[in-house]
Amino acid sequence: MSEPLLNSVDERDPASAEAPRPAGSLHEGLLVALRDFIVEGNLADGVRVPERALCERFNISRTPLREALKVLAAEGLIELLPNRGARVRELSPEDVRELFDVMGGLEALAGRLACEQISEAEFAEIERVHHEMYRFYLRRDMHGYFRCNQEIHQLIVAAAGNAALAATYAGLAGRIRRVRYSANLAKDRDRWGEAMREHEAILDALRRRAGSELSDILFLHLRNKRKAAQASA
Amino acid sequence: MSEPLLNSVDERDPASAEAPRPAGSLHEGLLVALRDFIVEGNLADGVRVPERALCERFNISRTPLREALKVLAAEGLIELLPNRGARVRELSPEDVRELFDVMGGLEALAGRLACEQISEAEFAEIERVHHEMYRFYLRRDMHGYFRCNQEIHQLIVAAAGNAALAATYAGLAGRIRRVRYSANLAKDRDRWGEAMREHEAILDALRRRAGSELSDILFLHLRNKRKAAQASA
DNA sequence: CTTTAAAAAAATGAATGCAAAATGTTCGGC
DNA sequence: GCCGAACATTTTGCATTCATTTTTTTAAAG
Repeated sequence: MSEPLLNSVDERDPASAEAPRPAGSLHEGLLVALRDFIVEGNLADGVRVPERALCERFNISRTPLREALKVLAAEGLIELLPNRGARVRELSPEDVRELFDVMGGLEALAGRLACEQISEAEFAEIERVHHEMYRFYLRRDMHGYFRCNQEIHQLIVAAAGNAALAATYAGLAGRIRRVRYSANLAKDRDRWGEAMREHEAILDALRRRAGSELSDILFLHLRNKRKAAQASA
Repeated sequence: MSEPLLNSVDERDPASAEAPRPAGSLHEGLLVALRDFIVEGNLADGVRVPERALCERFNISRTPLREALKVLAAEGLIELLPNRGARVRELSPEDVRELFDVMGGLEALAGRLACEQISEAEFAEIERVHHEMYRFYLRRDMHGYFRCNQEIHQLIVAAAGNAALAATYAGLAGRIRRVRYSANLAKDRDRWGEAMREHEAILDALRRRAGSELSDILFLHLRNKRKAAQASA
């Protein structure tokens, strides 16, 4: 077995390896490619990742690869054991709990800031997606619901107009991306309805520009999401 | 001029360069040393930083240095221009505003979480430092006041019992460390008194384990702190 | 047959080398 | 004297190489 690390990527297709490297410096493109590669689950959890294999996978030498690994380690996506290489960081239930709470705190902040300066157009867009999500809810279309749900939260963060917040949020979102979708609402119809009601409250508070209130609702909404995710895990 | 980059560090004393590199891998120690080096303001803002100079400064080759630079760039402390080296990232007033708000959001979260699970011992410790701070306030000892103030906020974050939160908070704190102390309360006696009252409210809400309320107070407290910092700038 | 110790192989951490890009300098033209 | 182009120097980006540590293989002893 020459490629024990690669699960789903077709090695015979070089496009998938070289396409996500646009221009700029090799390092930057590689960083994005490697991050996606890891987030998409191409590396098994906790398994040691030899640098050589990744070098061959991305057709680069070890120097830029190691630079990228250091950055990803700083981001918390992988961990670097001294003299023992890198491994994808496994998220314990405790880690997930913590990350969800921090995401909740950041969304609470986003809601508060959004109330201060959201434009009518931005609010209208959120409202539109909200109603679209509601239609998915009525049709019990979980996939569509999820997409809208994600988009709403993303729009709220964007409406906060704070690049530092958006960057921090994106960093955490990347770390829990793999477990995030495990909040299987289909298994828990009550929770789904509850989530929908929470979203109604979110929209309502945002409409009234009630910052503190929206902040509370968003945090608790994430907290409930976390509980649902952990219950189904 | 052989060392145009170094402002205040005495080149003849090698201890300051090599002491902060404990054991472990060279990279990790270097990362800490470099971060401190930058945060302490040894590199002028916006000035281009040749790798060679830093290599000589820390007595290492370019490879680990470049790895460290990539990490620091990911942290937002410096920025890497393609083929043009690194420069210390200048924080615009807008950047500072954003970072303060995110810190406020994280402290708000910390307060909320602390209310959920702070121990009596932890609360007692915060209360103790609070009273110590109050004594500094009465004596108009700004230095002592600041130290206690920092410690209280740090204790609240610690009491949240969330490592991910603490790490995120620490990352942001490092980025604004240089401007944080510019909130010169001595110039604004009213603001100082107001801050002290806010701290009373913080302690009170924490005592009552009033999460949402404490969350609000902490965010607004940081917001006011930011305004004071920007007014004095 | 299991366990352990030594040696071989491989992987990591760091230094050096090399090509490309950027910066600085000099020389020529106006 | 000022501006612009060609050249030299410096610096960056990446590959390669070297040394050390770790892992695996191998073999021998119990």
